[in-house]
Amino acid sequence: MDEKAALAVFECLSSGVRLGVFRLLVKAEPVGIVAGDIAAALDVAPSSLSFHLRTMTQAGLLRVEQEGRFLRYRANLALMTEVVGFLTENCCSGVSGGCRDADLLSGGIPACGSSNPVRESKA
Amino acid sequence: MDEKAALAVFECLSSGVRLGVFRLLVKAEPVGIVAGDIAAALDVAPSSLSFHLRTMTQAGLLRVEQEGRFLRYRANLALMTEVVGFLTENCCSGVSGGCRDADLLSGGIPACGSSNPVRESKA
DNA sequence: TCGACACTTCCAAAGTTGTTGAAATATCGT
DNA sequence: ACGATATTTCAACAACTTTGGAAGTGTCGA
Repeated sequence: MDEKAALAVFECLSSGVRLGVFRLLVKAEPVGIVAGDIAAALDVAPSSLSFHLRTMTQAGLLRVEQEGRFLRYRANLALMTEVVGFLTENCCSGVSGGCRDADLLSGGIPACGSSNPVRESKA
Repeated sequence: MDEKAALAVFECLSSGVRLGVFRLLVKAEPVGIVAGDIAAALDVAPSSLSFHLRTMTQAGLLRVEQEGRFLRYRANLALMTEVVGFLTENCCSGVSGGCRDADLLSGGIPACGSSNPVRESKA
């Protein structure tokens, strides 16, 4: 992961429409959703949605597959793993004890029903 | 973490300057860096940097502390934990096996040479 | 082959963001 | 108190992003 790729991911997620698309597709894993249904769910004009889907696909955040007349989109969660790794690269310059939060970030994010985050005090 | 807060974080990291600031400050944890040194390290005009630092501080991504004439900035890595949690919320609709990537994201990110997994209860 | 459908591309208007330099504020050392 | 230093605020401007309608491409079913 290089800076340019990470920037593209953050640019994707910094629009309300695109963040909505990504969250919707994360929920819809591993099946995915076709473009028209995304447009309906988020109430976005088709041409506008198409613009956003293209941006996200180019950034690698979505994978797309043709199904007849439909295009089915799916979230690429693995890319988020890389992005977080990129952010925490070389963190704390090896100072012992300085990495408490980074450790939390790297090992403490439960998801998908196994458990849940939101633990912010440093105790 | 609500959508607005998450958007603010992604907006912060979607500018080259701000991403550079955050990565620099992640590396500089837990000491932090004063504004002038950030400007020098990244070769950004002071007024421009000030604009970005304010955006990031408002988003909660940075904490700032006055030291005489200087302002020392530090990264808030814990906020990233919340953001990743927000992204993977309700992922895969509980489909078994659908969460492979989200689990990877939540538990498989190496950082800082040590790992200290912390799994909490669901909310 | 045709018409209907799903989606994308093109274009111009509207809105948002980032940069700059100059002036303002606040703190320091003497 | 004064001048030097660190940083922020302000206003103007250029550059970029987002939007929606209309037209285009490709696929389906009869």
